[in-house]
Amino acid sequence: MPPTLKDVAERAGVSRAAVSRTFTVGASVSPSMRRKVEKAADELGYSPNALASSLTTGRTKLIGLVSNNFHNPIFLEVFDLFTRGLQDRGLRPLLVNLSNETDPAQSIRMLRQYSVDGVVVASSTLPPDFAKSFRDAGMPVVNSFGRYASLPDVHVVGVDNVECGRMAARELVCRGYRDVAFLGGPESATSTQDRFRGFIEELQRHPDISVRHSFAEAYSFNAGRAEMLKRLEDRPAEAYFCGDDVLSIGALSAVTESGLKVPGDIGLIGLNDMEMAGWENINLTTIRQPISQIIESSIELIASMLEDPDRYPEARLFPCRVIERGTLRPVR
Amino acid sequence: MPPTLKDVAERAGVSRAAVSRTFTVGASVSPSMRRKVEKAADELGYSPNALASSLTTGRTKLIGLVSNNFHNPIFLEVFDLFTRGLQDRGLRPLLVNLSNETDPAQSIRMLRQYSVDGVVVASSTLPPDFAKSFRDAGMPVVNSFGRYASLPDVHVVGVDNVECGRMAARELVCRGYRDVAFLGGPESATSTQDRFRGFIEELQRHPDISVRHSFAEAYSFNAGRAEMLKRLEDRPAEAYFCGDDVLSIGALSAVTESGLKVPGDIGLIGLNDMEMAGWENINLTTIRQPISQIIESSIELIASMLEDPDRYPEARLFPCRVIERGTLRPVR
DNA sequence: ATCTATGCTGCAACCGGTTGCAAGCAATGC
DNA sequence: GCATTGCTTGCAACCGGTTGCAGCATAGAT
Repeated sequence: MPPTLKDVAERAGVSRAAVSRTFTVGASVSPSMRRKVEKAADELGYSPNALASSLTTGRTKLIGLVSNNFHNPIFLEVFDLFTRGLQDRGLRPLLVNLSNETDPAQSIRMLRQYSVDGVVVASSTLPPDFAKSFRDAGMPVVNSFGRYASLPDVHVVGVDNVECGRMAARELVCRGYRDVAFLGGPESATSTQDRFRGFIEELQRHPDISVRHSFAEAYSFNAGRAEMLKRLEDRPAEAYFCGDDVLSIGALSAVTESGLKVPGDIGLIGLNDMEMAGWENINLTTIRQPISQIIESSIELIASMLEDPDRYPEARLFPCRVIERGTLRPVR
Repeated sequence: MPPTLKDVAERAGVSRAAVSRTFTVGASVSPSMRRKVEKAADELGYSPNALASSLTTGRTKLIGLVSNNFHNPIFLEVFDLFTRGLQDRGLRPLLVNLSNETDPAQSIRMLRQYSVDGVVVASSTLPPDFAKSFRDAGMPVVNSFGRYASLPDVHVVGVDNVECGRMAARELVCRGYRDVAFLGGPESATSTQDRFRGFIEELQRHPDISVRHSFAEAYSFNAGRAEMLKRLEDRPAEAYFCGDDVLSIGALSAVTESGLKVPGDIGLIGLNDMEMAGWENINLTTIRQPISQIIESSIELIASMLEDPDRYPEARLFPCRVIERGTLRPVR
C-alpha cells in the first residue's frame, strides 16, 4: 500500500489540508510548513493519487487517444509523437483501439467511465461524424488527420487532402504523363474521397489526359499490391497516384514483380513520406504530410480546450510538399 | 456533467447503495429493484465512474504499457495486439513512452499516481533490472520480450534468444556458408547479447567456419543500413545473421545499393518475421517470433496477477521457427 | 401460528484527496 | 494602544462510489 495524504499529515503533525496544499500549485503555504510536509513526504515516498484528486477537481489529465489505423506503419510514428507530446505536458494517453468498430457509443461509454479530460481521434478513415459524437457527449475533441470541411463543429488538424490530390495531378502532368490513374484507399475513407476529388478536378483542366481510378480495400501494403496486380492484368496506366505510401509500396512490389520497371514503365507517387519511403530499396516519390507539426498542433489544441472547452472550432491545415525521389520520371 | 449514482438513486427513488449494487456483479439485488434502477439509469444515460469506484475497491483496471520501441514497425503490431487484448478483458492500456529514458523512477511515480493495477514492460532493449524495479515498487509486472534467465523474480514472456542464435547459425551452416557474421542491434540490448551468444556457441562446433560480428546503434532500418555499408567497405562475410528484421532490411538495402546480389553474393537471415519481411520486394528469410502468442500469454499472465499478486514468477518461452524466403541460398 | 433461515435494502462510514469558510496570528497604520 | 489587513491553518463537507452491518420482509419448516 502506498502512503496516503493522511500518513504524511500524521507524520508531519499537521492537518491533511496542509499536506494537500503543499502539493497544489498556487495554494497558500508558509515556507516552514512546506519544509515540514516535504520532509515527511520524502521519508514516506509519498506522491499524490491523481485519481482521487480528480474526483474533486474534475480533472484526470487523461486524454483518450482513439485510432483504428494499426496497420499503417506511419501510425507508429504518430503514436510515438502523441505519447511523447502528451506526457511532456503532464497528460496521459489512454489508448482506444477501434479495430473494426465504427460505432462510437462503446468508446464514449468507456472514456466517460475513466473521465478523460479530452479525446484525440487520430484517423483518416473513420466516418465523418465519428469525432462529432464525442463532442456531443460533452468531451473536448480534436480530430487529427480528419476531414476539415464537413465538420465545422469539431476541431480538425490535418492537411487539405483535396489540395494534395491537385498537387499529385500537377506533378504527373508536368512530367508529361498522358494516361494517369488514382489508386485510392478504401472508398469510404474521407481522405481518399478528397484526394480523389482534387486529383480529378485538376486533371479536368487537361482534357487530353486520360484518367482512371480504383480503390484498394484498406490502407495497407497487401491491399495496394492486390489492387495493382489487378490493374496490371489489363493495360495499366502510365502513372499512378496512390492514396498513401503504404499503398504505393504495395503497388511498387506488384509492378516490379511483374517484370516492369519503375519509373521506366510505370510511374508512382505516394502520400505521407513515411520513414520507409526514403529507404534506398524503395525510394518513393511522395507528398509529405507534416506529421510532427500536425501532432504538435493537435496536442496544443486539446490542451487549450482543457482550459476553454467551448473554444470556437477551427480547422488547422498544414501545407504538404512533394518529395522527389525515384519513382517518377524527371520533369520534361 | 455526466449523471452520478446519486442522480440515478433519486430518480429511481432508492438508496445510493442499491444503485451501486445493481452495477456490481455478484451483489444481492432483487429483480424488481434491478428493473427500477436500470430504467432510471438508462433514462439518464448513467454509467459508473470507474475512477471513483477504484478508490474503495483498489482496482482501476488500468494497465501501464511501458515501451521504448517506437521505431521498429513490429511494435505497431505489438501495440495493436496489446490494446485489443487488454480491452477484450475489460482492462485499459495507459501508454508510457520511455523514448530514451532509462531510469524507471519517473515512470513508477507516474504509474503509481494513476494507481495502475499492473504493468507490462514490452521491450527487448531495456536494461535487465528495469522491469524488476516496478515489482520492487509493489506492482504486478510482466516483462514481454525480455530476457528470461537473469530475472527470476519477474515474469517474463518471450522467446529463448540464445536458441534463436543457435538456430540462425545452424541455418547458415547447413547452407554451406563458411564465412559468416552476426550483425546485432545495440550491444546493450539483452536480446542482442543472447542471440549473439547462441550464434557463437553453435558455430564453435564448426571450427572451420569463420565468424565475425558487429553491432548497429539501434534496432532500426538506418542503423542496419549504416552498419552494413561499413562492412561492405572491406571484404564482407558470405552471410549475415541480423539481430532483427528491420536491421536486415536496412542491410539488404545497403547490399543491393552497392551492386551486390542477395542471396547470390551475400546471404541474409533476420529475426521476427514482421509483416514487411513477407513483402515481395523484400522477401526476407527470417526466424519467426510468435508475437501474438507472446502477447496473448502476457495479457493472460498480468490478468491472473491481478487475482494473485504474489504468483510465483515464471518464464514463458515460445519456440521460434525459420521462415524460408529468398535471402539465403538453398540448402545444399 | 410461531420460529428460523434467507434475501433485500438502507444507513453510515470510508476510500484519498480538495476547498470554502472562519479563526488565529503577526505586521502595519494611525 | 487599537483597529485593520493579509497570510496561514484547521475544520468539515464534499467528490462518486463501495461495503459491513443491522433491520426488515418473506418463505419455508414445524
